[in-house]
Amino acid sequence: MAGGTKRLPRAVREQQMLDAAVQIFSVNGYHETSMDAIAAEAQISKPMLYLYYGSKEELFGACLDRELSRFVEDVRGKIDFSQSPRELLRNAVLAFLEYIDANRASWMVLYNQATSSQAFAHTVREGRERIIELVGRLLQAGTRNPEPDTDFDMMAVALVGAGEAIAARVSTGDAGVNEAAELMINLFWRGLKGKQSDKDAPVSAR
Amino acid sequence: MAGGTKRLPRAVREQQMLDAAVQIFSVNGYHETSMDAIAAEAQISKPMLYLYYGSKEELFGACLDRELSRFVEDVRGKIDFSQSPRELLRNAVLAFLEYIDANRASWMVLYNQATSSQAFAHTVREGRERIIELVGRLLQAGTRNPEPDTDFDMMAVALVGAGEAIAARVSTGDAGVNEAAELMINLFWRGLKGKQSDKDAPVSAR
Amino acid sequence: MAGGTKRLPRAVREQQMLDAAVQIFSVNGYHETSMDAIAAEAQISKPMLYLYYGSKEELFGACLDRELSRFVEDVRGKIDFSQSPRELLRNAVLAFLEYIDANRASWMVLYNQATSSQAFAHTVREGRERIIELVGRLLQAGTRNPEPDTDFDMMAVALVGAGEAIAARVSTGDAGVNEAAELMINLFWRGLKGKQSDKDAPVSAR
Amino acid sequence: MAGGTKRLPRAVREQQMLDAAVQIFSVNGYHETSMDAIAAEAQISKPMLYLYYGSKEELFGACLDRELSRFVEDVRGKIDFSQSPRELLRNAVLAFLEYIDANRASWMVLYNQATSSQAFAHTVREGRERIIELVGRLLQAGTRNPEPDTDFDMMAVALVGAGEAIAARVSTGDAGVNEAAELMINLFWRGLKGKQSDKDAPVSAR
DNA sequence: AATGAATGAGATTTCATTCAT
DNA sequence: AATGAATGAAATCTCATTCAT
Repeated sequence: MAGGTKRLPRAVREQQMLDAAVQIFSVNGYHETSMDAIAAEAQISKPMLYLYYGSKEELFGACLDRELSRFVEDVRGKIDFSQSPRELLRNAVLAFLEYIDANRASWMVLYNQATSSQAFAHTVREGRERIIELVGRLLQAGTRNPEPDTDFDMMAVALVGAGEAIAARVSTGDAGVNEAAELMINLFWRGLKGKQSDKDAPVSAR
Repeated sequence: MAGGTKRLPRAVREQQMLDAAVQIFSVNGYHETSMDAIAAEAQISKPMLYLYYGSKEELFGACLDRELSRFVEDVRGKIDFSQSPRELLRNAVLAFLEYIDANRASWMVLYNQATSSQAFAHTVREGRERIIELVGRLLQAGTRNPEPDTDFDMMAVALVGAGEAIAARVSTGDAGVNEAAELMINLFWRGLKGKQSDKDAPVSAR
Repeated sequence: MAGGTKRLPRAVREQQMLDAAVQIFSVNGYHETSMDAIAAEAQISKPMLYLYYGSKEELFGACLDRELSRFVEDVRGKIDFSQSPRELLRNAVLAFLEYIDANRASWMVLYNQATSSQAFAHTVREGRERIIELVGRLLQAGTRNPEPDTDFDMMAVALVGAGEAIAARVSTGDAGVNEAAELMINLFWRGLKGKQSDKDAPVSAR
Repeated sequence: MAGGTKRLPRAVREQQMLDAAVQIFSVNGYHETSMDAIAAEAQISKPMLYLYYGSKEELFGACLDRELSRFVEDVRGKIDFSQSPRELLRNAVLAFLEYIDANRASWMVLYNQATSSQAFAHTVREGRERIIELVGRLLQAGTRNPEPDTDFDMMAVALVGAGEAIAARVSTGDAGVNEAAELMINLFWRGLKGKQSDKDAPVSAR
């Protein structure tokens, strides 16, 4: 009524809706959010939501997709893949945490929701697996003289877990980006070192 | 039919109900679980659930409490607090992962549910904070010559995050307890080492 | 509110609900009837309908079943199967039309609804087929000197169609039971007679 | 995409729309058909449907009218009203069944839909009454020595009912046009014969 | 101690229909 | 002449929760 009952091109409305949906989902969680609430936030009628996104689940999926894309694009954009593993990791970690820091509300919360929403846990799990693989390869590439039985995959699991935990801290403002990054990077390389052949100094001298 | 209206002492009924609730919550998640389903699983009537636990939320809370208590008791019982930090950590990690491994279904899933259920995220967060503090103290106690600016708390956050991730792997059977424990322990001490003053050997000489 | 908010045993409530449902479905048709309307008519809340019958479709099915059973039982009860085909048919036709006459509102309308309700057309069609078979056998049993190529099945189709049409007339009060019965019976046997007595030629010479 | 915004003369558009509507209504039934579906099938926009036909109900009415007109015209066109009643009936029945046979999908289904759609039952009933009257007159004209109390109207009801039932069989392909016609014609005249030739007594004496 | 019976409140979803261009 | 954008209104169904016995 009071709001703008304007005709908007499809693309614009889509974003408007997603903005509203991300906002409300983030605050209330998937289950506690009603389509009514999203429609109200977007200042449109419920049927529009269904016309554009089909169902609540699909709408949530679209939110996830958009936010994930933004995240990935942002981080990718800041990484130079021709760097050495060390530089690469540093850049990636920084880009990652900076994004989290700059988008506190939306990303982490949505991510947490998805993690435990039965219908999306699968999606999230797959995404995480891919990151774990990536981290695993990075580890392998960046480790000299690895112990013969080093389980890079498991190591990657642990590091990604640590990263998520730290990111959560950053997202709540309980940790600064730079300190967090430093710690992650240290953990990454140190956790990995061959057991005694500490060649860190020269390497990190680099 | 025949097995219906038995009078049971309160304590027994309570456990019966919690067993059923944990079972169903674990399988279906908090939101997807109906009180009907729990009552059916427990082979009692819904009013009993409400009589004993007041509401769905409280029932879930009770599940969480019981499972958490069991978990903590089990782990505590296996730790000798008079050991050196190194031994302590090793024992704690092993006890932790063994518990996860032995109680795959219930604990992790319940934990995940709680993490994202708005009403319980808080509870979980608090529990985690306490563990983080604990781990932080352990780190401090076990680290000699720490760098002056070492952020033990943040380090603990990372390690607990890593621990959760690995535990998740164990809980799905994708990782063995012993390998996982080894990795966690290594990560723990190595990630921590003062930057050059590697005094591990003597310490671990135990 | 004003009505009786009493606790009733399951069986009683079931009938109460079916009564209401049959009433409303008959008046408004399947699609034009809302569960709200039925609940209001039955003076109960909507969830009760769903608790007892699961869905609107199933509720309609239950109506159909109950009315059909009553109908079949009533008609069967009035037929003596040891009679000659002629007597049998007479009794059956009378019983059939009398039932229709005595239960005008409910049965016919429900039947019509079902006929065209996509989800129930199938059921009705099957029921009709069984009646057609029955009628076909009756025809065969009651016909002497049938023409060799007599298609009893098709004849039965026609007769059942005629019967339904006449029944519809009876159900609206536009036809008396006895006259209608007489006509159906005549149609039945005469329509069937062997060709011998054919006085057709002169007529069509006209 | 490309095939979109053509300007078509009113008459063409109207037929295009009716074609689509008949098609969809026939397949899905009145209630299960959405205006969206019809618009899509007709490859036009919904507002056009409303511009031309005002409402879903009116659109369905228009479908019914057109199909009915075609049906009546076709059948009328094949009948020579100067024939004897016998010939007339034969021609009419054949024309009728042939039309049904040639237009299986559309006509019968639409007709059935209308029969039970509350809003159109009335229309159908009226149409049927007119046919019944016609058939009644035909009977009267074709019957010599009628019994004094012959209820031609009721007889016509029965015969039309039988006709509809047989037509339904033809429309599903479960009966051939010629056999069906033969049967209907026989039923028509034989079912009607004056009582005189009654060989019933001995039979029922059994 | 225990339960069958009952419901208020709200969720998702669909549809016929119209406005503004 | 034609349509993309938009919605009011309602329908089906579910669930946590409580009464009366």
